[in-house]
Amino acid sequence: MADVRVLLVDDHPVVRAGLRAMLTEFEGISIAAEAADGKAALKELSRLSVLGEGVDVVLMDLQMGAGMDGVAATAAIRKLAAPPPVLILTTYDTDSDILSAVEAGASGYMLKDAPPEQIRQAVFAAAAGETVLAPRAAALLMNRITNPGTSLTPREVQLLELLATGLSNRAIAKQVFISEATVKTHLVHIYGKLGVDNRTAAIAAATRRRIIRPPGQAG
Amino acid sequence: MADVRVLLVDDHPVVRAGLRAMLTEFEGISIAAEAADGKAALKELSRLSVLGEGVDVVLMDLQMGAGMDGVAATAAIRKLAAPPPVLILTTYDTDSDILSAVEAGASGYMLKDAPPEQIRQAVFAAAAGETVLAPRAAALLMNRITNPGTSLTPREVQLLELLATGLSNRAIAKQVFISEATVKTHLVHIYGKLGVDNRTAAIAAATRRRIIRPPGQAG
DNA sequence: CCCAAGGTCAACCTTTTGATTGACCCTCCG
DNA sequence: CGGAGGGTCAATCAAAAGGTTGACCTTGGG
Repeated sequence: MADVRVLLVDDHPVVRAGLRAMLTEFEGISIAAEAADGKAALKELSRLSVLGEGVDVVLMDLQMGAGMDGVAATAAIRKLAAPPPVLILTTYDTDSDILSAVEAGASGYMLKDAPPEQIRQAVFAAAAGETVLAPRAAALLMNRITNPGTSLTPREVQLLELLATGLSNRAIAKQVFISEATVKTHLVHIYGKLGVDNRTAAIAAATRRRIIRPPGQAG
Repeated sequence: MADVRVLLVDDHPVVRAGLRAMLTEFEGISIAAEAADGKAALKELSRLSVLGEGVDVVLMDLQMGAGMDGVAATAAIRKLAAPPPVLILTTYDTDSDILSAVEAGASGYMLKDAPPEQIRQAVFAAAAGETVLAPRAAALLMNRITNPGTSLTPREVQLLELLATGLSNRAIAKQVFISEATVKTHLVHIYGKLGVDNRTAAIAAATRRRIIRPPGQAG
């Protein structure tokens, strides 16, 4: 049987080199190409496709400094004609990382600090069309199904974003044309759902779970 | 001339593999040993020293999940009899990271997403006793000298970091063993220097200016 | 059709923050 | 030696945020 052909997508040259070295040592895996961000990954896929050289698995990092990030790239790849499975290989295992990856159509979620043998198995599993999840990812998805009521509404996320810019309750109220009382009501709900009791903790929690972008970030 | 002997310190197997692969491809560089955290790095240094095998450069990550972190390890290495230069190679370039690394005695600060050629040059420069800084690190230190009045003190940055985790004034006070009154004093100074008038705005401003890392980011 | 859920608002009270002033102690440096 | 800057603390007042209760309106799905 031919090698499993992998496309590496990671913005860190160092990490790409590490994965390349690690994977090529395994029997049955070869690196088809590498890309530093989502746009480059799509370009590589189409380039390889016209050459008739398929890609069996895309190994994708989620956090990428510049260019299209991992979630957007995964979604874009899933819209291709014959999309290869996308296996997320990233550093963090926060709720929102996992959820947005799964929602974008990833067929697996692994952590970079997993033992090489586990990464090898995950690549083969993904290539075979199976779903492979890190323990925390699996647990999170189970939990989502058993008790779904804890997610923030769009309105709450909107206020959270304004909160993170440093606005006072009054300023937020003016911004979205509601009363300060309503802002407080929303905030109380938000604190409850996030399990915190003040605005800075809410920002920290929401940022960690990637519900919102870090304060002062473009977007 | 003999190879530059490098000690890799990073908690990530993938990253270590990447650096090993990348550096050994270069003429004149060889890997003396690897370590997954600060304690292991010190052990490796003493082990190599009794074998009479010197280390010319320590390549050190700052963020390491468990064990002694990069700053503490750097400080510990600088206290050795004949300390090798420590070149920081990390993911983040916030003021706080850069300053604490430099204060700990690092002789260089590079980012992991730097091109391989730059990393190679940095290793040789550090081995030759030179100081090598990423652009943002250099700019920060220059700025320190040209206008010192407007910059935050280390203490203020420390409180800012705790602030960003969502702690109350009282909780911050307990954390650093000072009174709540002193925390307030510091915060007033911080607000003045950042040009804001509340804690959430301070977090947003400090994050935007990269004085601190985004809330909830691994450190 | 009705109810659940989301969004809106008010009144009230407690706690936390923010602002000001003034003070004491260090250390570094001219 | 003497000041400047940094760190520490207290007291006080004003402002903002946090928590609770209850209410009204709209909309979508059982």
